[in-house]
Amino acid sequence: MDQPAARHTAPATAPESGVAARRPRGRPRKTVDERDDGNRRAELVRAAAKLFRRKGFDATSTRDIAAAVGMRNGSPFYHFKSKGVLLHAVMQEGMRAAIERQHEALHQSEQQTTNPRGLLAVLIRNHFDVLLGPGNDFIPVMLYESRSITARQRATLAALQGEYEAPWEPVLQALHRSGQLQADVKLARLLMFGALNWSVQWFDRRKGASLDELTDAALALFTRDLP
Amino acid sequence: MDQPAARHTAPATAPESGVAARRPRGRPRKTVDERDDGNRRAELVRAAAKLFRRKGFDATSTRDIAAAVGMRNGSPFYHFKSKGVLLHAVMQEGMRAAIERQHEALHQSEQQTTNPRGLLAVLIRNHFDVLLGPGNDFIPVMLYESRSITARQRATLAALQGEYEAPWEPVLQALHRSGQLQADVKLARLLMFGALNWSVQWFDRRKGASLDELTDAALALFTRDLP
DNA sequence: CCTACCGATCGGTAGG
DNA sequence: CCTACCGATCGGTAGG
Repeated sequence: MDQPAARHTAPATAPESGVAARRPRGRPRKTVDERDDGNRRAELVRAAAKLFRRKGFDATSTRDIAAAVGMRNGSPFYHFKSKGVLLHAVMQEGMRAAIERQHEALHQSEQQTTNPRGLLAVLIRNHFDVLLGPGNDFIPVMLYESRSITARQRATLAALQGEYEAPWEPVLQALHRSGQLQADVKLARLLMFGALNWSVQWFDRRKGASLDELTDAALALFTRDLP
Repeated sequence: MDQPAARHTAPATAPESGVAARRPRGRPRKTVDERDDGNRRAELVRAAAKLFRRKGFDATSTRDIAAAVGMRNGSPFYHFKSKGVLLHAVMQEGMRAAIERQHEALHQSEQQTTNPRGLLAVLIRNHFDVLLGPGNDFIPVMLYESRSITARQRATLAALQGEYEAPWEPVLQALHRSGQLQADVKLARLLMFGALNWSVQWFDRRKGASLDELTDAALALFTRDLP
C-alpha cells in the first residue's frame, strides 16, 4: 500500500550545530531585551517539531528537545507548562504559517489566474510546499500526531483548519459546475486532501518527482479538461 | 486540512467481554490440544491491533495488552519476544488477510467484470473494506505506526505490499491507455492510495457516506468516462 | 533557566 | 503462563 520511507534512527542527542555554544550564560532573565526569550521559545517549537516528526510525540522526550536547543532537562517547562502544550504550539504555529503562506500564494497569482483550474493548481502547489518544503515539519506533525492532543486543543486547531480550507471550497464548486470535477464536492475534498497529505509518507526530496511535477499529476488526476 | 476525528479516550482497561472468565486456569501448558496456544496468540494480536490503533504503539503498554486478554503483566512475552515483534505480527497478519481478501474479491467479480474501470471499482471497494470495515484495525496500524518497526521488519512488509499492489498496476495501465486516467501512472497510484488510506482519519461508520458511496466518489474523482 | 529530585510507568526477565 | 522484580526512562516540580 505504498508505505515505505526509511526510519531515521537518529543521532539521539546531537544538539543543533553550535547552538549550545552561543547560549548566553550569566544573563539575567527577563531584561528589557525580550528578543532572547522569544527566540528561545521559538527555538523550542522548531526543535520539537523536528523531533516529533522524526520520532513521534511519544517517543520524543522533553530531554531530547532540551538538548536540541542546548538547555537542561527541566528548562523547557519554563516556557511550556507541559509537553502537550508544546505539541499544540507546534501545530498552531504550523497552521498559522500555512494560512499566511496560502494567502500570499493566492494574492500573488490572482493577477494572472482567475479560472478555477489555475486556482486549484496554486492551492495544490502551495499545499505541497507546506507539507514537503525544507524545514516544514509543523504540518506533518499536526497531521500525524493528532491523537496526542486534547479535545480542547483540537477545537482551536479545527478553527484554523477551517480557515485554511475556506479558499478551496468555491474553487471546487466552480469546477463541479463546469463539469471538470465530477465527484461529490465534499467527498472529493476529503479524498483530495488525503492524496496530498499522504505524500508526507512517500515523497523524497532527494529523488523522484519535483513538487511541480507532483502538482501536475494531482491536477491531472482530479480534474478533467473543459468539455 | 480535514483532520478531525474524535480522540477515543477509551475505557482504559476493560477486558474483552468475558474473555477473562473463559480462561482455563489450571490447565497444563503445551498439551496435545494446541488450539489453546494458537488462540491465545491470535487473541493477543487482535487486542494489540485494537489498542495500537486507538492509542498508538508507544502509548500502549504491554500491560494494557495483557489485561485486554486477561493475562498478567509479563505473559505476553511468553508469546512474543518483544513489543516490537508483536507490532510486526499485527502488520503481517493484516497484510496477509488483505491480500487474501483482495484475491477473493477479484475472483468473485471476474465473471461479470472485465473492463478496467469495473476492476478498479472492485479494488477500491475492497480497499475501503480493509481499511474501514468493522474490526479491521490491522492495516490502519500498519499505515500509521510504520515509524516504530525496524528496517528488517519493514522489508518483509514491503514484499507483502508489493503483492497487494500487483493487481492494481495493469488496471491503471489500461485506464491510462484508454484515456480514462490522464495522470502519470506511478504518481497516480501513489496519490490514489493516499486518498484512500487517509480515509482512516475522517471516515465515521456511524454517519455520513457508506463505503459504496465512497467508492463511487473515488472512482468519479480519479477516472473519466471513455472519450 | 539550572540543580536536584520525586513518583510513576515501562519493557523485559528469572524462575517456577 | 504467573510471581516478583530490576534497571531505565520519563514528565514534571521546588527552590534558587
